Amino acid sequence: MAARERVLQAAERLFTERGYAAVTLRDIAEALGIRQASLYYHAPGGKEELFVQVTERGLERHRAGLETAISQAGDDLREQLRAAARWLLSQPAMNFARMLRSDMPAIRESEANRLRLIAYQSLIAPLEAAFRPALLDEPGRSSKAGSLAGAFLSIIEGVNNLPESYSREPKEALADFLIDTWIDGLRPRP
Amino acid sequence: MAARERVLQAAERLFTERGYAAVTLRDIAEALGIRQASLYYHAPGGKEELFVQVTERGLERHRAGLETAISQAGDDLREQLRAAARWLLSQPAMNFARMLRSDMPAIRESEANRLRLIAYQSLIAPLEAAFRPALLDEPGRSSKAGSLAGAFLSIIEGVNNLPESYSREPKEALADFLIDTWIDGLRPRP
DNA sequence: GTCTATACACTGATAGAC
DNA sequence: GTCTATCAGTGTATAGAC
Repeated sequence: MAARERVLQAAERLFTERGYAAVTLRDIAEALGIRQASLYYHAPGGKEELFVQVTERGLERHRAGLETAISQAGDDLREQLRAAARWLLSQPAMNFARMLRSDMPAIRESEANRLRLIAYQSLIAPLEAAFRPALLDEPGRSSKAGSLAGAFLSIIEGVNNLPESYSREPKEALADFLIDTWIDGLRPRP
Repeated sequence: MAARERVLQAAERLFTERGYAAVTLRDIAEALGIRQASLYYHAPGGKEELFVQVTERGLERHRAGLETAISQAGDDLREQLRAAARWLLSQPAMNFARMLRSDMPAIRESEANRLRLIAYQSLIAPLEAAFRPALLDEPGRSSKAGSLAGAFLSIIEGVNNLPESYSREPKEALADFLIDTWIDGLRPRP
């Protein structure tokens, strides 16, 4: 089963880097040093099956990683967000927005809907649960927690997308700075 | 010149929706009710020229829109960000991250570098200038203003990417909420 | 598990008529 | 400005040998 694992890893790397449409089966095969037709041994369903499997795996890994990071960070929201950011930055950026807008419409609708649900449960839900206690006094806090979770994800994904050359500082420091300004506020406190 | 304008608009809509790789010249032609070969009258350079032209146009439009919105909003950062958000939400989401990571690598490097520069000047620079005064006391405030600008863009683009069905509230209200929590801070003030 | 060979649709692009 | 016709190249996918 080591061969199958290699295939999935190569496919995941390319799909997350360039997106569904921009990756060909020949690209994946070439990265593995095998022929394109050989991929059908591991994924009889072809390109779409490969993409769905790899995406589902990646999302599940994110769910586990985020839940562990948050639960081990204690009760403080700032520490929870830092831990979540560190997890996200340790992984190749999933480009959630591209996934939803460009990749999903290119595959069968039933599979797209399944993946959309898993994406919510894996990326949004764990963060939403972390934000909710901070909004105790707010009305409609549940939907607001979801919005904050989405915004947090957008920010960290943006940081993760930056080229290595962008800053001499590590990405983690940038993420921490953004988390701090978000929790403490940009406006100087009186 | 009306025909050329129609071509560019159709191409822009499709490219921003699906990305470079997922759009074919036949898709664009079909949207216009003409044949694929006819596109070469308007863009002799083919698909790449079409993409570069519409992307450049779109970025320039964003620069003008953002600069106008921010300068007309007065001196208050909150109002400036709200105005910038309203402008961004009035336009189809450019999916900046996908553009950089998936689309740019697919075209000639010289063109990609040109577009990257224009993207910075059009999207980041105007917001960076708005953030800078709010960081007067910070060390290294210039680079931090750039990071805040990038984070702001990620957030608003995330909001703009949401499906219409996501919330009964308009996207503008969600953006305002996120701007408020960002400026005032999530932690309740003492 | 991986290969070769091949089918077949689609893609970007060019030439030339109207 | 748009068309038809056509091409070479590339894309996914299948069949069957090793």
